[in-house]
Amino acid sequence: MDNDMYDAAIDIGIAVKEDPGSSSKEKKKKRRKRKRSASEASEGSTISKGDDGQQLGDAAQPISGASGQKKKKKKKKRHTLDNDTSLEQSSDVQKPVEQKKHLINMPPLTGNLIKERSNLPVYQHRNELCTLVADNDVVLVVAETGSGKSTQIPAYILQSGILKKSAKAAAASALTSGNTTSNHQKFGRSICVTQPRRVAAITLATRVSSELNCTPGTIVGHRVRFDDTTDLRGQSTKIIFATDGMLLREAMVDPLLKRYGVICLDEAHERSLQTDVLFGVVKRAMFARSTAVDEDMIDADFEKDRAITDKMREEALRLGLPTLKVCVMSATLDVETFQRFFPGAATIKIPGRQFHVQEVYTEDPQDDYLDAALKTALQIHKYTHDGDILVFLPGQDEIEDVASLLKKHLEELEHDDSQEKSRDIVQDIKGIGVSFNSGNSMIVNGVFICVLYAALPPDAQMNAFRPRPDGCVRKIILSTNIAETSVTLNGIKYVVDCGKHKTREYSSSTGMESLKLSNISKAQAAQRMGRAGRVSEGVCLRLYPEIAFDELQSTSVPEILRVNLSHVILQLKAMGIHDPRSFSFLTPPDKDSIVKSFELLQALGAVDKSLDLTVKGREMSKLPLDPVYAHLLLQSEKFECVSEILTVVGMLSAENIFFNRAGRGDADSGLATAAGASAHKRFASNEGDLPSLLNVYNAWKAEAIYSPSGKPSKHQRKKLGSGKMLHGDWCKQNFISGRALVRAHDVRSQISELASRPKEKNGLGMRVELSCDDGELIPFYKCISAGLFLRVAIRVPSANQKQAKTGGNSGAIPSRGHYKTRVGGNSVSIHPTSFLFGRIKPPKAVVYTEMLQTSKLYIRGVTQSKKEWFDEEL
DNA sequence: TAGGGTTTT
Repeated sequence: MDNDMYDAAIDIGIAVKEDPGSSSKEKKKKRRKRKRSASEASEGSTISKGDDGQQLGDAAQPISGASGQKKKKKKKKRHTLDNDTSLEQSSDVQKPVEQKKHLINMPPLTGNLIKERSNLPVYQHRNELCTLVADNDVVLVVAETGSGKSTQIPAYILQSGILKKSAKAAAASALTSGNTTSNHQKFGRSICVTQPRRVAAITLATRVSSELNCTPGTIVGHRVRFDDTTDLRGQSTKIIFATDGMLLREAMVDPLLKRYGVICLDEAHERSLQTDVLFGVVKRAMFARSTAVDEDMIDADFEKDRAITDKMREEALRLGLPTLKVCVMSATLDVETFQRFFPGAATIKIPGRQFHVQEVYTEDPQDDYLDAALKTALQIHKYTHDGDILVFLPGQDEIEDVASLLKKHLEELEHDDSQEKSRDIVQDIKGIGVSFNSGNSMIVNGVFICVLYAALPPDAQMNAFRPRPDGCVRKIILSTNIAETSVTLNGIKYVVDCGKHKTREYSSSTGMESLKLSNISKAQAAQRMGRAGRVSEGVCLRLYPEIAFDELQSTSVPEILRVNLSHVILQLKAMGIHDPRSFSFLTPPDKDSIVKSFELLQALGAVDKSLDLTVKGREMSKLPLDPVYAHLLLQSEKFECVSEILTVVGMLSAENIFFNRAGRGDADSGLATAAGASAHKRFASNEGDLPSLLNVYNAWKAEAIYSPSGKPSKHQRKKLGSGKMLHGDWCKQNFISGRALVRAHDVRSQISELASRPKEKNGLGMRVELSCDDGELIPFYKCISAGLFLRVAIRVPSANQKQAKTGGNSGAIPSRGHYKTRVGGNSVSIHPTSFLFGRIKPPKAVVYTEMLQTSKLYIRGVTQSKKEWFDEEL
């Protein structure tokens, strides 16, 4: 996001504020003040910075290329001037001068893999890094992929003794202020490193455990949903790798984050929703635990919640909590945003270790980027001998199209004499031909074509990670942006980047979500390019001209600006943030978006008219569910169908339960598609999708043998003969995603536990065994309708249908399933993946779980309803 | 007649 946009966002934030005492002028003044202290502090910290401390501006170079850099500088000019002025003024501002400590000298590495670890770029900077952490409350670490930041920095901090020192200091100051409780053994002794993805948290914890030569779960552990290895064996874990959602949950119970002395917010540049919220939450904890009250440091945004923050501060003082240090780790240079948010933060830049990747652009814009991608991949294949190719495409459709075209063209290469090189390759491995076809991957004339997207069954996904089969000369992977961050592919030498992606967007004015094809950002382009330089030098072929690259946004739109915030708002309210509109967001969301969220929460009864959290809202906030589903669950007791609703919300939180659910697909997977659709028929409920999901889960429970360990017990094995099947086999036979089902099961168990736990123990005290399953399920339908009363749609007969009724026949197939939503009055259609899609007699009224704009406005998760079931609720 | 990618005490 560029500066203008940022400022615009700030201004929106200001416009929201109602407090007449804090006019926007005053705010601006405060902001200036903050800026001043920021530049002042960063000036100070350069003393302890190494050579590259000054080179922050240059680090964009490998990413954006020469011309991109020029433009960037121009854009930044205004900001730079700002800084210069404030530098001049800085002398008259009194800021508590922190005594400069001497450079920390880190002891030699201990543990395993010492040679590898000392070769990492971050190793050279460990002394100054730890010194910066010791001297500053906030340190921004800008480090590219391959620098070792995520694995090494937490260990350095632990080894440096910074935690011990600040804990002791806090204990001492607590003693001098008459506080006799000494908690320096208890609080602030762990480091938390947050990750946007659970796989990353788990693998990092495992990696660092082995590097430090300790059993996972002792010194180093991970904490992700359903999997917590911290504090095993009674040891207090020192380095905790957690998903940011997990730390956020922890903050709901413990806003001071007492356990931690340092919190590292990793992958900050990704700007995930949870990381962004954590920024504000961590900042609040940091402020409450800071020893010196620097009024300049108090963000104006805290004013409204001052009372609560003051309470937190008292508590921190009473407990003798050490200061909380924050380390923001980011791969891109959007440091200004972070620095504006954390005034006075010190910055350090650590180079990554990547092989050089050559950037190639097209001369002209490509109208048909699919055709361009296809041709480019074929050209690389024709003119080079080795190196795998990764092609970024926006979606599954595009991937499948390109895959089948690629196959066709590679087959034709065999007969094309003009393409000498290709022919040679083809002849060498002719024997393999197209005989191999596993899942959606195939080998065509020695080329292993793999497709990769999230909705793909895990087995089929694995092909992209497997080494090339014998005799294959090359692997071509066609992927969505799943390969951008979520997974790592080895051996990629060529990246083909179409420059597009699909993003989920949320319109606060309509409350509708949509999936849009749009241009990627420069940061994403850099990330894609980086995939080519992991093991050797590579080439990145961008299917757009350089001038188009220059015009791309520098960073992607943060998720917080793109999604429905009702869940986040509920969480913030539960954390005691009175007015989330004045919460300190890294990038404040649109005010309409917050207002819309409040409207929903109010309709659900989670907040009252004065927007205060109700008892029900408090209960809803305890559930790791979307507020609508939390509401659905809470009122299921009334209908005596808690058990069924637990299953449904579990199933709804797992995406892609069904494989090959109806529809298109190319000739190769056509067979599987039909099989999948017919396999799903047995689960189909006449009443719609939610009862069908219930059927799947119940059938699985009745017919499959599942063991979390992967190995069924003796007792379970005995049942194998008597109609029971192993989990994996059952899923395969029924075209159900085993992974998704297990996830649904886990979510169900977790929520069931939470719901059944007594209220005194922070639970909901619900009777979770209440079931209405007598074959009819009427209370269950009533409950769904009442729970989803905001998502009701009424059928509108189409012109064709009207005609059919009056006896006319146009010959056209009558289009069925057109509805109008009761709230908003949108014209919607039933999504093709719904079990109610294409029904001859569609129900007059339905409730739905999701409304999505793609080629049309669709509703999904559709269930039959009746007027009398939802009527009274609105 | 169609699904970018994450994730929650």
